[in-house]
Amino acid sequence: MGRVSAKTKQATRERLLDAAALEFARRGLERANVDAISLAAGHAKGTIYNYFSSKEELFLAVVEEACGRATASPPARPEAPARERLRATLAAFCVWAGANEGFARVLVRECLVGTPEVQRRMAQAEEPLLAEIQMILEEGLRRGEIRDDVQPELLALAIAGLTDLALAQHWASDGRNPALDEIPELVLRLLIGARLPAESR
Amino acid sequence: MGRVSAKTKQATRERLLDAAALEFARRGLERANVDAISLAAGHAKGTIYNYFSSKEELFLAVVEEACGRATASPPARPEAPARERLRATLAAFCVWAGANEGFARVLVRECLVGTPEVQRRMAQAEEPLLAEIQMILEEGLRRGEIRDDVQPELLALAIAGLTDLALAQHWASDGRNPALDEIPELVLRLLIGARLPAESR
Amino acid sequence: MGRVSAKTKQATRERLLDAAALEFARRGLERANVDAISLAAGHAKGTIYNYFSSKEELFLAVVEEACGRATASPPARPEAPARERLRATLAAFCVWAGANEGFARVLVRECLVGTPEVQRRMAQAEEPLLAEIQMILEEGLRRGEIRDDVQPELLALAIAGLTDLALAQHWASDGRNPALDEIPELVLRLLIGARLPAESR
Amino acid sequence: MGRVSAKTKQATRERLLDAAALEFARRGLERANVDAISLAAGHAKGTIYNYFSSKEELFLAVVEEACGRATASPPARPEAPARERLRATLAAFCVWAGANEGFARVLVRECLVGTPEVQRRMAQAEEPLLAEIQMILEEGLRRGEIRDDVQPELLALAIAGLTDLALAQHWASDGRNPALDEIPELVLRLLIGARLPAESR
DNA sequence: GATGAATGAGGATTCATTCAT
DNA sequence: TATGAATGAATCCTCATTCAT
Repeated sequence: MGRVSAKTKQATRERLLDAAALEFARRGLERANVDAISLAAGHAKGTIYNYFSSKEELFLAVVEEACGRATASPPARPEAPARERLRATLAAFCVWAGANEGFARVLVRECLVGTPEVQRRMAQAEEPLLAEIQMILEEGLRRGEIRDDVQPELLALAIAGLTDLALAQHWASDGRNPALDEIPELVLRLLIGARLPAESR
Repeated sequence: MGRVSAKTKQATRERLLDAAALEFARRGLERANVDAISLAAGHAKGTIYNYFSSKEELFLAVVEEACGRATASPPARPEAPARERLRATLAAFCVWAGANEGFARVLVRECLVGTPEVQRRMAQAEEPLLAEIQMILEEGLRRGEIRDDVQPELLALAIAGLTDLALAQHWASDGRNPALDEIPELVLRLLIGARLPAESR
Repeated sequence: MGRVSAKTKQATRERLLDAAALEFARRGLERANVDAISLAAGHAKGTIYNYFSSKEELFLAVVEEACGRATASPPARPEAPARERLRATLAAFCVWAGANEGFARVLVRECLVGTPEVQRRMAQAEEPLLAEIQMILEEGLRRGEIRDDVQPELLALAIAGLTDLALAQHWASDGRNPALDEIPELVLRLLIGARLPAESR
Repeated sequence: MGRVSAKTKQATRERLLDAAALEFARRGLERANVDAISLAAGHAKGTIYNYFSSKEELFLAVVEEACGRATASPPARPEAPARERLRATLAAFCVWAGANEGFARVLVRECLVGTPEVQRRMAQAEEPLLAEIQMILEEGLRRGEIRDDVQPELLALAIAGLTDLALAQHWASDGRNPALDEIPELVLRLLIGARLPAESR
């Protein structure tokens, strides 16, 4: 099996990440079983360790991958009003979270109670999402579209946090209250204010 | 030890619950160590099993206890401005959380990421706090002191939720960022707006 | 099984040490199987870890115990000539080594290729034997019974080392050349010189 | 890679043996890592198995090679005093050991603690050295330069053995204690006695 | 009731070896 | 021939739980 193309290796890595995401989502970081992940990915027990140096490292790789995918498709329209761009970003995140419920919940849990090391790495992984929100806020602030009584950094944190909470409510209420696609508007109304008439279209 | 008074048993039970709350708060259900809990409570490992049938039962008992203790004593001054009353209510909650870190952390964490069953119990526990916030909001709304673009029920949820998040950040940052007594103002500025000049004193 | 007398615990510890010595002697530090040791001692797999924090620690405990036993019976007669006392000490060591062949060889191996940490601890464990030899040499030196062209510390090392080598030869030659009880005299003749006429009796 | 000249194969084999000798010397048979050996030799893990059927076979091949390389070139001056000739012989051996650390350490270690089978082979390997020492001793004895209270054969064994031990100490102490070039004098002082004034120059 | 020694299932990790490329 | 990804047996260690004292 030596001398395999980079493509093949990449494929293996992705199969492992997919299987890991599922297992972590279903059972959490602690309860997840490394062997089960390998097996679910169609590989032998030890293969994981050719790609990740430990279970924790694998978990973090999954988190990074997940966050990367969540932010991956920049919802374009850089010239659109800040509020609209925020909505698109949050909507993309919610769509991803909806498709990866279990995993998203594990992510939040480890942010709150993971090992300090894991927490730090987790924060790094969520950084891109946070950074994007903050960037949009800062541009909006410059154009006078966004409230200026709170620092963009803090506001970004609040937006991300409230979104997480809304998602938790969504899942706790069996997806009914709030619905997934109501969340972005909900969060923005609470923290940014109502949509301006001019913005609607 | 033969006959032990009900009082003594109750005291032992409480010492165990306190120690367990702290351990669960710091390390989560999975990572928590039964032995460490006993030791912290000043008892031997086996004693736990005289009071709780398993680690998970102990966890649920801690949750239960946290719920019971969380009920805030309403901080009076019904005629004060709504924003000020909200601040007092949140401050009281934060003070309690600071003094009962173990229980508070378990409570907050489980609200955010608990299993559905536990989450429902948590929601009940926070209900009194939520109800009080909502009542203040409704009165403020009637007097025109509070924003009217969001339903009081929703706003109350957001306030409680952001407070929980802020507490989580507080603990995760070793109590520095944010400090406990900054939290109420932080949350209110984000969701209610700046303190009005007239309010300050 | 709680509340067991210190005696019972001591007995368990000794059963574990005995089983461990045998396993280490037979298979070496690396190949030795912790579970097998517990089982051989009549205990369950995990019991070892109630007494020793790791396999390596267990090994070192065995080494210490072995060295302790080898030096344990101080061959008395503090007023006897130094050479005679040395002979008694070496004889005691050889008797022990003869009864623990495999283990003695493992001990030497780990001294040579063990982890640095193990090597250091091993040296500490052998220290008592070395110290005793050195002490006898220093007393003999004061009385003018021992050569003074080499430092006692160095001479002690050489005596212990040559004894080890002689044991190795003994084992390699199926116990014939040299015989176990010839070794002390052999080593002393080489490094201290012939028995004085006055000493013989 | 298709056809490879016998010369190239031989070179690869030797690189592997060199790397293996060092790794086995440093960490012992059990702890030695096949992957590390390949890498140190500049090859991939699998290559080892094109030359040796298993880790143990590789170890035996290293032992074999060490035996072959250990033959000392007799350092002349047959008319010099016996003690000086011994010193030259030991010095030559130590120089070789310093320049072939890997092989020398394996050789010395296996002489001291190898399995009986391996030990016998090792003994053969050191035979030339031993023979030379014994010959010098016998000549010196005839000339009255060497102690006559011990048989030359036994004395030769002790000299070689103590040299091996000193080398082991040398390597274990990172080459400081004793230094390589102090060893011959050290061994001779212990077993032959001090250098005579007439000898020094 | 309290204790803490004993238990043993469970799981992460290592690494010599194989073999498709 | 050389490679190195894949394999999976082997094993150390943890820790919730039991129960004799």
